[in-house]
Amino acid sequence: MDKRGEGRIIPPVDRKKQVLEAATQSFSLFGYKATTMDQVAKIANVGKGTIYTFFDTKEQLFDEILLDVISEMKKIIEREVDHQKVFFDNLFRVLDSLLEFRSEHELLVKLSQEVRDFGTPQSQEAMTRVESVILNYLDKEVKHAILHQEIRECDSEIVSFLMFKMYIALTSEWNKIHEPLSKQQIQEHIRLFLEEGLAVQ
Amino acid sequence: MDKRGEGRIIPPVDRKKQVLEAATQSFSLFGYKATTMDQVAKIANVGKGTIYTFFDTKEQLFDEILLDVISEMKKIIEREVDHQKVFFDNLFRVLDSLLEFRSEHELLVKLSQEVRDFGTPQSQEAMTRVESVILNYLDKEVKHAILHQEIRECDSEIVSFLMFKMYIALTSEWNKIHEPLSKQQIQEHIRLFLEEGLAVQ
Amino acid sequence: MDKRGEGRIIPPVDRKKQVLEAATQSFSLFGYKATTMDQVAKIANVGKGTIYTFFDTKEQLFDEILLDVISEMKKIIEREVDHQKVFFDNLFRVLDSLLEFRSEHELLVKLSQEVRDFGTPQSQEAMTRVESVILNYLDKEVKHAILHQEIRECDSEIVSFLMFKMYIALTSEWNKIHEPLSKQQIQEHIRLFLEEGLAVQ
Amino acid sequence: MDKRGEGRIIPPVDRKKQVLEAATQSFSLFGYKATTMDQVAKIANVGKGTIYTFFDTKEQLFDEILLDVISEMKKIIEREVDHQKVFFDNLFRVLDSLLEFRSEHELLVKLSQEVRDFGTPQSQEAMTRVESVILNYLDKEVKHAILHQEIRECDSEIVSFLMFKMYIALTSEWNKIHEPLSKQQIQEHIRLFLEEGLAVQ
DNA sequence: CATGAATGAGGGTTCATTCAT
DNA sequence: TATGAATGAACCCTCATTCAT
Repeated sequence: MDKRGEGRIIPPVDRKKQVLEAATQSFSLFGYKATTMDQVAKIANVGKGTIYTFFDTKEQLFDEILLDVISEMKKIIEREVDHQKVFFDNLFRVLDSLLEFRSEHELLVKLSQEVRDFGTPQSQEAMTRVESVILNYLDKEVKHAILHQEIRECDSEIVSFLMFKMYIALTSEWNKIHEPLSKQQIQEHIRLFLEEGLAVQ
Repeated sequence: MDKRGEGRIIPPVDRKKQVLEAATQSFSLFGYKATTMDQVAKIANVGKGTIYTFFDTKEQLFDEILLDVISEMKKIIEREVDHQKVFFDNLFRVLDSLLEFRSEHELLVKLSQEVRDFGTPQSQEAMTRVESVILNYLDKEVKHAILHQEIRECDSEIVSFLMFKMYIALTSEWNKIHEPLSKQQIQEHIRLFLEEGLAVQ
Repeated sequence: MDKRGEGRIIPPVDRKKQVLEAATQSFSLFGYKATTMDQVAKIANVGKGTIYTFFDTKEQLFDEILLDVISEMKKIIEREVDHQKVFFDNLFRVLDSLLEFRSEHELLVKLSQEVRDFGTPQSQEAMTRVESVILNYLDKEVKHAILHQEIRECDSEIVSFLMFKMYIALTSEWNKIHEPLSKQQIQEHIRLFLEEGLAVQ
Repeated sequence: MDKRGEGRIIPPVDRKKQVLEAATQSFSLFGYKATTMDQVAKIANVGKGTIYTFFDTKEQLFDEILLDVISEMKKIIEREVDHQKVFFDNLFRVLDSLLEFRSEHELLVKLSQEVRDFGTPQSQEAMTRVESVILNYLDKEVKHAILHQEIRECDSEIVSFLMFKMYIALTSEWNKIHEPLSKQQIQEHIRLFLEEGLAVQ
């Protein structure tokens, strides 16, 4: 009867986690607008009001999910990058690890567009912040690679942007009309475009 | 009293065009769902009911805009492609012409994502049709180029998809956080990724 | 070129009549609310604005049609009633003549209910006026018949009302779920209820 | 604090009942189309959205009210009819009980016409169902009475229809222009028309 | 005078958010 | 604290009426 009694048999349910997971799932599946708070509550198996004890608004709920995704990406990147190694080496190793979280990244992509369409300025700003983290890392790495003459002279910001978009296209956008690509296929095509170019040598 | 008389005073307002332009602008700026018919009416400077004299539903209005964009693209492609010339030649010539209509293509991109999230099956089908036109052309050209050994062996469908996404990224998505790129910049980066690759030779 | 010229070949179209006929048809077929001015204009083969040169509002158009119906009824009654003859004789003769205009009376019935539901006070008052004309006549006749001991003592107003409703039921309301009754069937049932009663003698 | 404590202060409001009553009132007073959900909400003293927690659409709200009315009628009929007794005996006993629910029956009548004019096919089907229940009962009874030679030979379906319409006319339609009739008056007139006939014997 | 394109008030419905329990 | 019934602003669409031509 006393949930806080010693030896509590039933571990208290982490309602916030339930909500976050349900929301992630629903946003991922149906998009931002099409996800109703009722739906999230039902999936999370909590009362609708409960959501509002953790998050002030639907938008804030969305933002927190987004931040989670990006912080995971950041951790991966920091773990995998080793400046002793060459650019493409790092790139493909990071890519490899990132692809483990593909499904979550899919969400990020799916929503980034939508948030721009619907979100309040706050939300849009949040989204921009998220992308910046990734783009900033890429930019830094690209600049470093140019400096060490590992890749051609180029506008590092644009190149970073294209690299990011390419990753997004292969891991997420492609799936909307086709079977998902294998990890292998994704890596090969990244290599084809980024490293070698299409033209026969 | 005679409208065709010399010095025609007030040119008659083309309300349908006004509506189409207003809708294009609003869809482009705020997305599909976030664009209300009230808003379109206000921007177009017409009564809300007026819109419904030209278009049965909001969705139909959207579809018509989309179809306009795609038919323009198609015309450009058909005009510019010349199989006597080599792949990259054609590619950059088409690209060059397409870039003239950049702002309209921006709309297309912006909406493609959203439509998938929200649209009715009809709308989604419309969007898929739009993209197919482009992707089909690209696929055909890529296959042709592989056959003539102008580009490396590769999965033409995936490569086409990436080419398309790259175009979209450079002409539209980039603008959300930066100043639009110049025609030159766009072409250079397409060349960098598609033709040469990033790696120093 | 001069429509009023002598020997005008093409008789000028009576637009008002066209409108009245079209409106009668549409009201009759679809009811008051479901009849749009667009529809009336189309059926009448005139511009929508033209209707408003004859009638200030949709309601006024409806009222005029109603008045036409009632004035026809009135004429019939006045022509057929002959106080030299007995009550039931007059009743069936009037009935017989009224049934010639059944289709128009159907309209009246159909609308009477609806007008009460939707109409402005003015419209409702118009409808009441229409019914009063008939009910007043019936009341007068019933009273006369009671006085001459042709029918039983009864509340003439209620009896008149029931007679009217019975006529309406047989000529109009029945048709909504069944094949229309023949003139004969209608007369027989009026006789059954009004003259003889159902009970076996 | 304890709702079940003695002297329960505020009885909990049954919002669904409030809505049903408000809707019944408004439908009854203004008809189906002229009743807006805003109005129902205002009369029921609830938010507009509240209605939609109980009923999916305006039509469903209407249907539920209708079904309630008809199921009440059915119960009465089943309770009062006793085939040991003669036709007119049963008729007047059922009538007597039905008249207790006069105000609800008024609604039914008022709407039956309108629904035919405006309703969706579903609604119309609902209305037909309602009337069928009554007409079927009447038809069966009339047939039975003819067989037992309690009433004259006649088309039982038409006679049933007229009986129904007469009931409607006396309990509902009369009230639109006059003071409601007393139970007594209604019964007397039913007897006059159905049993005895108007003609002096 | 005849026209029909233009209008905008008003309708049913959805859903993020609140708050009494 | 957790709940979900209640809320109402905001959406898309209809149609009687107006008015420039």
